[in-house]
Amino acid sequence: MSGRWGERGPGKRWHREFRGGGYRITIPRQIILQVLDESKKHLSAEDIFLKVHQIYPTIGLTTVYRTLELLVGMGLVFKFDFGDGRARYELCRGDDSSSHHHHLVCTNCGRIIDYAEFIEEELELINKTKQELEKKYGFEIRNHTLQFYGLCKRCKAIKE
Amino acid sequence: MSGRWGERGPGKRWHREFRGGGYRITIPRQIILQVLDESKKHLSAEDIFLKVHQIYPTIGLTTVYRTLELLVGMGLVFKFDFGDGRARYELCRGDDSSSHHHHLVCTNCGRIIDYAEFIEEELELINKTKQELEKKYGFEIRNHTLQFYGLCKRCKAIKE
DNA sequence: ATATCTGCAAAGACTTTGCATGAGA
DNA sequence: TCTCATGCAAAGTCTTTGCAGATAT
Repeated sequence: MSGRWGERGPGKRWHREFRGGGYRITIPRQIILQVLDESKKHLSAEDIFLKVHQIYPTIGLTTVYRTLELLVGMGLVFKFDFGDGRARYELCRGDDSSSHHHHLVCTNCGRIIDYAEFIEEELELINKTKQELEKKYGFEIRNHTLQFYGLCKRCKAIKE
Repeated sequence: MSGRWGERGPGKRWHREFRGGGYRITIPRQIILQVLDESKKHLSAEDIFLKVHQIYPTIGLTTVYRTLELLVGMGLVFKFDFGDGRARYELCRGDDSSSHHHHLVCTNCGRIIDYAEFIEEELELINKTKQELEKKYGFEIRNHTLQFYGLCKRCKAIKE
């Protein structure tokens, strides 16, 4: 892996963010971040737990939850809800439009497609909206989600 | 109340949709729709249950959940998730931009603000995106959500 | 040294399911 | 009449909490 989170470069960047917050850099945390970095997809806590478990079997599910909560709170990880009762997590890879994407959720089978169409235009509108909302409501907006719901190709075909 | 769901007009419109689907028009269902119609806000299942309970005390929470599932499936109700572990429900009031709105969620206290800034522009972009995604992925898109997360005025002040 | 972190087990919160009874068409 | 819907209780899922032992700095 080679992004913001990779092993290479001038030390792991998140180390600084951890230290600044008074958080310790522990093996479970390193492995959880590694798993998030290696997987481009919206993983559930259990998905992450299973992958982490393969690397370091003594790490428990509780630690996964607690670490994710921490990372979400620090703004390093996004938490999504696709309506199936379990949260999904994804590493933030910066604000540039190249990494920006959203989700298309099949309400029938749960399939999720990442998309990034019209991201430039979207970011423009989002930024405008964001500024307006910050001014109007005094909110400090940190992120946003945009999701489309419907039937995927396969489910649509079955229903017809 | 006077909208699409009101008592007035040429009969309750949703009756037709129910009959068409082979669903029965029962007292619990009528009351749940009434409660949704009278409240403009994203209610949790329990919120709805409590209001329904005041009108007709024998209706149970299970029925509320089952009815909401039905209504969401029929596309008459939106289900939202604001990240606090409980789903919220809101009556669909048509696709016109006058009723279209989104949510601003405080990740600290859970406060939710409805907003409708730049809705016209948004719908334009959404429609364009929607068409592109339907063509590209074969999805039949039925709706979308756009949510901003951050700190509300009060929480921002406290944290400073 | 010492405050933070972890794993386990148990608890908690929300939602769904099984089943006999009741009700709409 | 004959399905479909309801209510209760129980079960199911995902997530959080309490606590003693382990760990990072």
